[in-house]
Amino acid sequence: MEERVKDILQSTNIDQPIVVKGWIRTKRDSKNVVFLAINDGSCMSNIQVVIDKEKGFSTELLAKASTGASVVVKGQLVESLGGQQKVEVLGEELEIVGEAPEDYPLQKKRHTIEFLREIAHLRPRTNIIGAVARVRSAASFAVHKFFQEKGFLYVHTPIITASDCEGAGEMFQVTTMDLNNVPKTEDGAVDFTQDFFGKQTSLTVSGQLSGETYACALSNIYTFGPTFRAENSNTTRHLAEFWMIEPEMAFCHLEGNMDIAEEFIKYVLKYILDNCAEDMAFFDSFVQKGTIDTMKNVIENEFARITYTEAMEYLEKADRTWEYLPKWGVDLQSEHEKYLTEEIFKKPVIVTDYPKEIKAFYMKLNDDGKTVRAMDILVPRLGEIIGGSERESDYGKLEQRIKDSGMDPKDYWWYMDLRKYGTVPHSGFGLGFERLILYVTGIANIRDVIPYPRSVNNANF
RNA sequence: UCCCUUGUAGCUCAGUCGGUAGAGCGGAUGACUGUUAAUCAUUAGGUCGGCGGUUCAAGUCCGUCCGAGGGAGCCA
Repeated sequence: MEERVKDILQSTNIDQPIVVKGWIRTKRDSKNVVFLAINDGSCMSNIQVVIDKEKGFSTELLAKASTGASVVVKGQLVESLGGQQKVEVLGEELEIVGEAPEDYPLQKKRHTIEFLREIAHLRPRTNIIGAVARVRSAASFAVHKFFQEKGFLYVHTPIITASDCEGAGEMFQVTTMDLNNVPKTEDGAVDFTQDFFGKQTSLTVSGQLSGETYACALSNIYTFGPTFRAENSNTTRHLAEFWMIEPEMAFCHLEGNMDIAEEFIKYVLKYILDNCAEDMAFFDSFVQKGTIDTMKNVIENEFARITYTEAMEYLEKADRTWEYLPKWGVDLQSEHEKYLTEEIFKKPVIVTDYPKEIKAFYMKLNDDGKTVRAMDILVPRLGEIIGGSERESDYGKLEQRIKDSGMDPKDYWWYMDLRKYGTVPHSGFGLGFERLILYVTGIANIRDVIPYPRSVNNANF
């Protein structure tokens, strides 16, 4: 019988034959026995393999069984004589599948997260990155489970886009042109008609606009895919390539949007607590003390909901000196978000109805003519984790907002058609998947919650 | 992009007033009651991030470039 370590550790098939396949985490050598801790990634715990030196294992073979080596062990599952595990494997056959020479970079001892980032191809073999991978996978599943259970359709919006002004940030250009010999028009501009698509194209910064078209036909949809921003930002919460979840709901106003967003976050957090208990316990004790309780509090309590104007009142009343003085009409700064989430409310805060000048053109204008139906969800430590809004569903108002933003309504003809034919109030939001993982795990840098981070000046591995 | 910090052995770091380089861990070798990041002993391992300057002498002081970390801005 051959099983994953996770199942073996739970097994009650004592004295039955068993096969373990995995990588050696540590070897403890004694006069008569050798202990191998084997991990296969199925869980954080290792299975202990006991090798009795009397049973004819050669010295050469045991010497090769070093930290990092891959092995197949055939033996018997037995109750452990040691105190720290219930079961262990009494080894009868040991096969070293792949040796790990002495320059194997991962020690038994703890490494800094920065060093692990330099060996991103080996870091999934560590406790912390293995745990991140499992949590990430579980969270992805929970995302789909939540929306599928609610009848949302998963829509694959394009990665390559010709919408040259989605308004969400700097874009990566996609081209097959020879950059050493770029075709030019008569007036010296780049001739994109000779490019692959016959026009200028980029990697998507958001699937929202395409998502809206499907929501305005299928009612409730969501996207979950890679997103690209070419911003020159160097922080612990930004990536050039990240994964974003963007639901879009027809016949849905801002209130319904907030309800779904809050329910969604709680659902995913609960799923992780319920299904990744061992990994979460690790994060709780070694990465950020108290993160499990923090998550439980998020799940059990309602998010605070305030308008931007109310937020400004809190900030203006605050007895403290600001680096950036809060002022109506100016966006919330990091220090403001931290104050609201960490000091005033001590939990996630949904801020709504921002001044139209600091928000995107597609957001629904309020009757006051000054604010839009936007909602950002801010969380302690990280700041914005969700950005969303009710969309402008009035053709004329949308046209005006596009013009006011200095853009040409003609470029958005298909987007405006949604308002021309059978328009409907609709809302949606975007959630940065890696930020959610940061939030749950308590890990400090976003580059450690994605397998191979892409950021300014870094596309290694 | 801006501000601050930082770069010394494979890893984590110490190195005083400028005077010829150190520890712990890891590795190797050996020992050892069934160990739990095992323990004990021995041992190898360095262009002190790169380049330039000051000085009799630079890991140490100055300039510059590169990398890393944190904060800010931009956002998810």
